[in-house]
Amino acid sequence: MLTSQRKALILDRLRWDGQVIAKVLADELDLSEDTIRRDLREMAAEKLLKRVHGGALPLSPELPDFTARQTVSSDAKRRLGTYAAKMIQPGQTVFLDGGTTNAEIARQLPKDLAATIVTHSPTIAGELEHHPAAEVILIGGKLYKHSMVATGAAAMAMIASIRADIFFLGVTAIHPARGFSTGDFEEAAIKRHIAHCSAETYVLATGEKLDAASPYQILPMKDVSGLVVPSDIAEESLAPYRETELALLLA
Amino acid sequence: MLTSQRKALILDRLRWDGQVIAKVLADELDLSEDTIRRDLREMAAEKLLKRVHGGALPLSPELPDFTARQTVSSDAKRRLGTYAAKMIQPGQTVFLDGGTTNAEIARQLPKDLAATIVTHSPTIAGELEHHPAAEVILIGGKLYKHSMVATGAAAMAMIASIRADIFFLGVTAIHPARGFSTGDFEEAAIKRHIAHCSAETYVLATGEKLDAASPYQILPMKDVSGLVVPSDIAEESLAPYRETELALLLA
DNA sequence: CATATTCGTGCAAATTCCTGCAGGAAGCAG
DNA sequence: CTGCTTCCTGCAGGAATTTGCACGAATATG
Repeated sequence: MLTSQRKALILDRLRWDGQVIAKVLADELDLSEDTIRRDLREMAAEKLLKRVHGGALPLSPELPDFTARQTVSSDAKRRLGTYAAKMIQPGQTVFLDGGTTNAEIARQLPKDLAATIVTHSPTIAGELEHHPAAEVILIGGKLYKHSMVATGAAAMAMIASIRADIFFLGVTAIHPARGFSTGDFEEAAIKRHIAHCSAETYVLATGEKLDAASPYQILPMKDVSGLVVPSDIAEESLAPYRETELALLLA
Repeated sequence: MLTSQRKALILDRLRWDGQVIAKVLADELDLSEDTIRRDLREMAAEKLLKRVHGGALPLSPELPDFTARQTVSSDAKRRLGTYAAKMIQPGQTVFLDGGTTNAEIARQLPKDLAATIVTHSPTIAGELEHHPAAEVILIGGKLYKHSMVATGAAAMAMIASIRADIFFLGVTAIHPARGFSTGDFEEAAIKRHIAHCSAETYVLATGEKLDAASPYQILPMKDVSGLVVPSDIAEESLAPYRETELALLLA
């Protein structure tokens, strides 16, 4: 194992577990504690972590609960969310994909809107706790931790039994030629499946997602009904999309 | 547990509960009281808290606001959660019912525990986001807002395909003669269904739930394997339960 | 005032840390 | 290929930190 691999692993571990213990890691990687300690010392000097007796901690320890909860959404995302929420008519069935942008839709939803919201994200379902008028259908399955959505055969089957009027698809990248894409194969498959089970598909995207491509295509441009982008986006970056069939909506 | 983590935990606890008791903390973290006392002394020297006989208090007694208060678990609930988390063995499949007490189990689960956690509560699924070793299966269905759990035929069907080793059942009331009960018919039905699909069923209960009854029975006393209650509960209130078959576990 | 906790200090054992050093692998020039 | 340098790693041993325990003092409680 290379030093830099080890250091990357340490950072990863810090991010997920919130701690690294020298002895444990040495044991696990079958290295002497000294080596680990050396790594930790160096990384502390590079301000990548905080060295403490026995191991190391992340620099900005994400305090449990309260700091994590108050996720601040950018102004652009909130505007996208508000716009999308207004697209939803009473009585409609809406499928909300996972992701922070779609969470913003849930948050901006009028409290008295009587619509059916389907989602495979427990996070988004949680946002809808205090929307008494909304009927929420939760899609079950094996939870894919990275993006916190239910996946797998069970999820696919449950999705197949639902036909939504609108699907708000979350993507990581949009490219005029390569369509809508994301970083995980399984995730791409399930998103595609949802789109096929829905009458219309819309994508909300902040500027930095445009003209980028991720490894796995979800859908080509033509399979998406509309793209919602912040209104303050540069006109020239939109030009390639004006030539496609999809509707460009400015929020 | 690293020293600085302990200190962070103490600060956190102070902020949310408004107090820290040396003995309780020592018990909970499985450390000597001396160690805790030392921490408190050092932190008092750093002006991070106010040392008092028996424990410590925050420097500026800012009372926690209401919304915060609700997410705070009482000391008793946290102890119940910790106890239950320790009952779970690596490799087991555990079904976690909804409710704040069961959320505490999820929160207290060791980050590196490789177990399968099944739940029909999006809230609890959310708590497990940063438990990389745990496999989380989310049960889908129509979301019942009052208690935030998936219900209905879809949920029932998905549950039927799973056989858990342990089911931690959440209830609103426990009565020696009338068994375990809750306030909603549909909820009672689904909880009963889960219990029947699990090898063992355990209930975690704080004192105020004992000797109370809600309209809809979930299970009679004899169908539950064990009842976990806080250890500081009055012995006479436990007497009626000692005569039943279920195991009484003191957390 | 009597009793039970809780506190603080000194101390010993265990753990963790750091420094210096040596062996081995990789790269490179001659 | 040889010799040199550089980097990484493990190890020894002395320093520093942490932890639990014992015992007498201080503090709460009734």
